[in-house]
Amino acid sequence: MIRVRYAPSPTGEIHVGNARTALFNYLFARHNKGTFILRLDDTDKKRSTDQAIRSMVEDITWFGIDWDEGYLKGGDYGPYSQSERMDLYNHYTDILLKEGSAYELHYTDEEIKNIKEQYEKSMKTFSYRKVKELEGEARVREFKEKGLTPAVVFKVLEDKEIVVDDIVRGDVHFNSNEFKDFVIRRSNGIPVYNYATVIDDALMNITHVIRAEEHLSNTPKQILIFDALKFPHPYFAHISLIFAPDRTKLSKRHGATSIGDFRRMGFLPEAMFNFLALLGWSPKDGREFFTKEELIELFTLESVNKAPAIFDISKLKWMNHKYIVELGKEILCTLAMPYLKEAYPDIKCDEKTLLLVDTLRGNMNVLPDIVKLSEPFLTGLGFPEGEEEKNILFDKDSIKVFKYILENIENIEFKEQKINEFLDGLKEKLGLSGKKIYHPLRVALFGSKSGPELWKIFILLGKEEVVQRIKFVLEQIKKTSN
RNA sequence: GGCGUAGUAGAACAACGGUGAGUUCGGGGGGCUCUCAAUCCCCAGACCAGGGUUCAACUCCCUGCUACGCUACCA
Repeated sequence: MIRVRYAPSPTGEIHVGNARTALFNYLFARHNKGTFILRLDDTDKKRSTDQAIRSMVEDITWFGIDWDEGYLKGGDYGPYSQSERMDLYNHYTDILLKEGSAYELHYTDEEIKNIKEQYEKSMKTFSYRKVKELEGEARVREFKEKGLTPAVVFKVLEDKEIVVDDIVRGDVHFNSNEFKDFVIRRSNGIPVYNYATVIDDALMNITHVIRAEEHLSNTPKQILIFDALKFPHPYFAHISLIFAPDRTKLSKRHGATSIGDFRRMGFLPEAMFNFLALLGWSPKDGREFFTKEELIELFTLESVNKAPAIFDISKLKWMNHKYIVELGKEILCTLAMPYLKEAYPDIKCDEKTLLLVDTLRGNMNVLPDIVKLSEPFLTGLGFPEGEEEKNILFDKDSIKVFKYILENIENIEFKEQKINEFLDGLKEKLGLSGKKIYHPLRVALFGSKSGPELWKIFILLGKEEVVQRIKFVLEQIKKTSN
């Protein structure tokens, strides 16, 4: 039975990199009919807030990931928050201490800092081992008398070959001489991440650890702990990092980085899900659009790419656009509502709004685009400001078109086909190219020469409004010409 | 500094010890007797560098370069 986990530390919003890690874990679990566990790495109590936990759960749920076991769900391997597992960590720390795989260090945080500095100044390499050797019994006694707790340091075996058998990277070799002893429990009694995570993964029977590449270098240390405690170690899969277009780690200064950011910007979860799945992974056949079910079906860790993936927001927008176009109009309208309400508090998803949304969707990349696009329909239209638009309106031929329409509009039935037939007929009747007809009309009715198809604009506006806008434009032209 | 990982067009991916190095986004141009969009067609653009191994290397090996990560009583 395959068991994987996503273990965020709830110190802020979910970064897209973490979301992608969660996604790969999720896809892997579902593909293999395994169990997906949500665990909270909240040992850092100061930075982990209830608010952050809530928003994390909200975001990950919005994103489309659900879990079988863990936080809020429970299960046989709880508790699922590290902050509630201190007894467990202490238990195993005691074992390590007893077996001599770890030792206590009787120095305060301050003292260690000073010693490190001294080593640095004299160009010597610092190690806990050396400090320990100089510790002396007096110091231990004094430490105890003062009621201070020692830090616990893990003793790294010498000259040990460690191979991380990584599913995406193959065998990665390390030698234990490359690293020095390291702290596993701080003097404040709280275990260090690298240690707690090993205990948790072992106790929760995690079979595959799928996580970001930045953890690869720490993996040999973790393996040493697994071995010292005689835990079997899981398979590892280190997936590449997500970079910004400047090839550095995607961070706040690049703008939107968290799932919450993208949600607020009006991206659809399905698009996000699809897009992130394709960051560092691709199916054999090179397809780009997948439902969640298809991704579950196709996903394998073996086809995960080793190179860092670059987050290209323009591709995300393109993909989001595709998803918006495919959405049912009722759903699209509901999703767009919050943005529309900001500009028009009284708006509802009634027939008119549905038509509006349905008409404009083809020009939307993200949900809030609807606000700008619908302006000509909801707040009316003044005379265009732009030079290009003005030039189009002032064209002699344009005036001919406007006049002809005003004379004949009574006879047009406001249906797609009828309107198009009528507009098409104009070319012959007036001897004008399509451009000469469509451009001025769109400017007069919509304010710009590009936008939705004209027949849609006609229907959306209704006969009366079409007449009024054309009349208005004609008046303005007359005024300016005189 | 040590260790690790990666390096195919601007971006995401693909294939292959012998190719015309393929697909998608983006860029440029054109068709679709209106724009944007969609769609179709065309164009530009890539195997990080240097050595080896081999009849043959983008592909295997080594070195270098570059980027990133780890090297914390951060996670």
